[in-house]
Amino acid sequence: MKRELNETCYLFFSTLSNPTRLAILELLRKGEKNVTEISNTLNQEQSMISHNLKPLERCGFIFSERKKRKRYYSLNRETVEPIFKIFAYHSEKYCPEKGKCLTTEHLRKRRYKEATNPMYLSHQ
Amino acid sequence: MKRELNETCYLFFSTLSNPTRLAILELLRKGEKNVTEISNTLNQEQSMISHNLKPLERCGFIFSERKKRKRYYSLNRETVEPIFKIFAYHSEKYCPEKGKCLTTEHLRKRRYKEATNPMYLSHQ
DNA sequence: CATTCATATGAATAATTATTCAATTAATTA
DNA sequence: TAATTAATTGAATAATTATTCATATGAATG
Repeated sequence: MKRELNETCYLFFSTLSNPTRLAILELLRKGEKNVTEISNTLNQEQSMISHNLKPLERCGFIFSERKKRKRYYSLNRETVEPIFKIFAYHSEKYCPEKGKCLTTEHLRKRRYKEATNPMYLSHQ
Repeated sequence: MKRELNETCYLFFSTLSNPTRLAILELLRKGEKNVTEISNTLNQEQSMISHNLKPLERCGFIFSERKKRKRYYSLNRETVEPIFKIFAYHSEKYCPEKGKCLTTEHLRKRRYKEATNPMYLSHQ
């Protein structure tokens, strides 16, 4: 049981440690969107978006509902918002440079360079 | 600024999405430990532990203090505990099988098999 | 029921991240 | 200050994860 909870944590964090998925969550804060809309807004391949929606949904961070031909995804605000709140608090208090513990080489990381520009914590 | 917060979130989550680092956090809940103690307890190479302590400290999840020859690491309880609390809540409420959204193939993941057996959420 | 639109899936490849091993630094103490 | 203990670093390799492309599925509509 405890073991399971720990494995779940690992799954949660690995699901969230991806710029595309974080960008999806941020986008969904504005309201529900279908796959094509997400794909167009984030300017990423549709299949890539689908691949990334799956783990988000499996973890319960988003929900989905089919409407006619389209499938709409929406944010699980109840827990996702608090998750980002606590990280924002942590970041402000414990990361020296207001909101970043990042060193220069991290900011340069290739992996990040194409991710869109979400802003989880913009209104808090 | 918003961009920076987002990148910070990515750094936070990728730091937490690793079984060894999660195991270290769990171990440090019991109190501060030096590198050798962590290494022995988790039964992992000392250099691997060092490599993993670094990102945890850079993110402010742990602190360190040198005492004579040894360097002691301690948990940033103030924010780390609430982080796991919210995930525990989320997991109970939104992950069908009490504490796991995991499918069978995930439980089998190789990457997890050697990680020790921490239990973040055991007393909550 | 063939076509179109919308999304999902699988498998190959690309990219990232983890682990290991050897070497180095750093702080004590004999 | 040489030797010992403790921890870190770097670079090579191993392992994992992401992305892409082609194809498949599924639902609606002419």
